[in-house]
Amino acid sequence: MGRPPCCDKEGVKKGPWTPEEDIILVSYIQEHGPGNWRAVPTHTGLLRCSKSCRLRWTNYLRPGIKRGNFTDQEEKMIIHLQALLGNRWAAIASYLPQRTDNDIKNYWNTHLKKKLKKMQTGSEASFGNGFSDSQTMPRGQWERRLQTDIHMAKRALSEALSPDKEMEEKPFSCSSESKPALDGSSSSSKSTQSLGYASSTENIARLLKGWIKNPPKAARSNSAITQNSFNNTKPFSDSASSEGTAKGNSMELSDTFESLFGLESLDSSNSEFSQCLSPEATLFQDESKPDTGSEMPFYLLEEWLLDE
DNA sequence: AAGATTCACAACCGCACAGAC
DNA sequence: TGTCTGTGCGGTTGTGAATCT
Repeated sequence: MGRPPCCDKEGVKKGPWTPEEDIILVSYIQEHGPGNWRAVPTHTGLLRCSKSCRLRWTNYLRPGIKRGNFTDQEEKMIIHLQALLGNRWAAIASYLPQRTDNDIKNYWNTHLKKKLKKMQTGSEASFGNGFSDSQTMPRGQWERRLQTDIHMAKRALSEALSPDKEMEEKPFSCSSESKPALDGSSSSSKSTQSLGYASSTENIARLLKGWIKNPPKAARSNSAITQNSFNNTKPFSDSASSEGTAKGNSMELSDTFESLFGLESLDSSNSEFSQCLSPEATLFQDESKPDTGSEMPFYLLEEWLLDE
C-alpha cells in the first residue's frame, strides 16, 4: 500500500534543534504529555515533523536520560550485551535505562568497535579479562567455574527478585517506568511523569539562559548545553554514585555477574544491569552475533538464569 | 595561519509492526 | 479486512569540532 511520509517534505525544518524549539516541545509535552506526535507540530507551530519531535523528546529531552561519557562499567556492559544480543540497540538500552539506544549505538560505532578491533588484534589482553579467562582456561575448569557462577547467579537472582525486597532502593526502575510511556495513554504514567516534565522545563529554561548568554554557538552547543543541564539534575552521575544505592542482594548478584562476565569492579551501573535483567535477552539468543570473537556461550547463561 | 582530514554524535531515513477505526 | 496512524528500530548521513599537515 505504501505508507505516506510522516510529514511533508516542504516547510519542514531539519538539522539541529534550537533551545527555543526544545522549550516549545517540552512545554507542550509538559502540558499534554507525550504521544499524539502528529499533533505536536501543528499545535506548537514547530516546523518539524512529528517524527523529529518524538525523536528529540525520546533521545534528548525526556527526563532521566544520562548523558556524557560512558563509564567503564557501562562500556563493558555494552560490549557484553552486544555480544549477547547483537546490534539490538533498543534491547541493549533496556539494560541501561538512562541511556538511549541512539546514544549506545553511536558510542558503539565510534568507540567500542574500534576498541574491540584493537583488542582482537591481540594487544590488549587486560580488557574484559573474563573472556580471556574463558579462552585460556582449560575447558573442564572453565565449565566448572561457569557452573559455580551460574549457581550463584541463580540464587542471587531469585533473592533479588523476591517481591518484598525489590524496587525499594532502585534509583530508577526498569522496563516501562524507566522509559516513560510515550503513548501518553496511561494517566498514571502522566502523573508520575509530571515531575519529570517540570524538571525538563527547568532545565530547558536554564539552557535558554545559557544560550542567550552565549548565542554564537547556537546549533551545535545546544545539545551540549542540554546534556549538561540534564546531567545536573541527575543524582546518578558517572562516578559519584558508585557506592551505596544498591547493596545487599543486588550487590551479591552484581558480584556474581562480575564473576560471570569478568567485570573488574562494580558500581551502580552493574546494579542496574543485575536489576534489569529481563527475559528479553533470551529471545535473541539464537541471533546473537559474537562480534568480539568470544566464544563464551552467553545464551546458555541467560537461558539457565532466566528460564525460571 | 590555513586548508585537509578525522572524529563524534545529533538527526534523519526508511522499514516493520501493532492497534484503532 | 483494509487502511491509517503512531511508534520502534537499525542503519546512515550531515555537520561542527578537533586534530593534523
